[in-house]
Amino acid sequence: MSGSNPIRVLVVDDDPLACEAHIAYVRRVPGFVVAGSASNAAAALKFLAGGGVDLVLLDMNLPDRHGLEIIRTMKAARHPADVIAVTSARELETVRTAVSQGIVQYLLKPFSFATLRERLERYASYRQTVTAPTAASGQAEVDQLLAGLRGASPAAPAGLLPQTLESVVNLLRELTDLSAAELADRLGTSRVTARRYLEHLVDTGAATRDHRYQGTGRPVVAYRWRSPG
Amino acid sequence: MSGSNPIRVLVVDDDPLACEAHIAYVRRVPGFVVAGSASNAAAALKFLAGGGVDLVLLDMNLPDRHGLEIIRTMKAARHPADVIAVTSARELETVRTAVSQGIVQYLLKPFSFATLRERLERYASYRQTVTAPTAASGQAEVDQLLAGLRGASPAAPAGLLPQTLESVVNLLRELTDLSAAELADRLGTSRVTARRYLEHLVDTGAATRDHRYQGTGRPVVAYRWRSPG
DNA sequence: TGTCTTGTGTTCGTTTCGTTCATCGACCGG
DNA sequence: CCGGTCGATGAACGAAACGAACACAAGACA
Repeated sequence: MSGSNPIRVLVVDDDPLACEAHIAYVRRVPGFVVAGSASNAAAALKFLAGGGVDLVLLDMNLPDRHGLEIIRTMKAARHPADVIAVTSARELETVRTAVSQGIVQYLLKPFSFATLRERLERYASYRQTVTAPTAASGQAEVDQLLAGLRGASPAAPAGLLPQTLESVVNLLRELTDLSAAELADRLGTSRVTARRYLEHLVDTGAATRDHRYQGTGRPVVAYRWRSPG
Repeated sequence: MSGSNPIRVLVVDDDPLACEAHIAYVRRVPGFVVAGSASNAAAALKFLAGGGVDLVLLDMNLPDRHGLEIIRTMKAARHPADVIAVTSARELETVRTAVSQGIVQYLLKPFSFATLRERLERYASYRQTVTAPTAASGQAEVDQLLAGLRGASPAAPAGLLPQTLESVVNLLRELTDLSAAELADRLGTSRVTARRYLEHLVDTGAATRDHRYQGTGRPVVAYRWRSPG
């Protein structure tokens, strides 16, 4: 553990804010150091050519070339660094191509620090096993290795279910201006529960509250996803 | 399901006996057809250039070139076929490189028909989801996709009985949407034990977790065998 | 100002979850 | 034949997540 070298990470993102955020995140995870950053494909490839990178946190949407192209170039050049794809693109086709090119993780933006840390730690564990000069004892060990690299997300809010929270986020993104009662209807839960999740999103700054006047009775509280980014 | 085209497989192995055996195996799995076979790297690449291949069952030890080289050449040429690495090489370094090049599975020789079938079925499920022109609803869906592709074989129990596990798998396949309590009832075990087996299946990517809101009280956790549609 | 109408916010009981720990049997060396 | 270790199990016990119910809030309208 303490004897192994830190994993050197290159952060690539064209949005300066996101780039800084990711750098700060990586710095907070023990065992990882930020080797550098780049805001476009050309700079990223140039930095990679200089060596000293073990892992790339790679945004797919870059101004000059698509992230998938960078991966292809890297692999063709036998560059040994692994790649975690970071993107807001939800097209499954992109996921498929990225997997086919050998990415070790696929992270959807925006993600929390907890999520990134968990993925980095998984990768560190995988890397430590796999770089040892030993042989696998059998199929089971190989399976375990790959499964550990690609496990599910134990994202942990408080008092609510992670999966339901994600459904709420998706609905909020899709339909702007959602009231607690409407969400309850679409979710199959009670209004109380729907409200709990929405308030959580407001608390964490992911959503905003608003009022909708409808001519009669008490106004409805409408929730909105905060800026598509 | 029935409307989708079969997945065309190229079998590559220099040992004629093993090659024939793998061909016979693939033929026995519904939804897959053998597009051709090759006994060396040159023949494999030539066949691939002709198109009509979705998946390559690729032995790593070939007389002319190493399997990893074939994968690199394929990916550099943007060949869309996916690769399942088949090898008797247990060096973890080879595993790591192969994963880095984007293989979808890593199978150690010799393997049983049941093992290959299970991996092929996982790949078919992954492929069906990923080739649909839809977008992922969130990180959880992406994670489940990757976990299902790379998960360990469910037949690798740790702290549980293979026999019981098989019963659980059968029940889960038969009845979609099973809760831990329901399984416990049908199995004659306690809820705790039933839950242990179901969680194991989720860990290995063979099943997925879902929540069922039932009008009152805490929602129940519903488990599903993967590939619902 | 008072009333009506609609929706909000919170309390509290209900149902299920997830975990801990003792138990029971199987296997094993002596 | 006996004591010991190990592996799988389930009873029991907080804690978690939900929704029915209810009191109150906020606007419209007279």
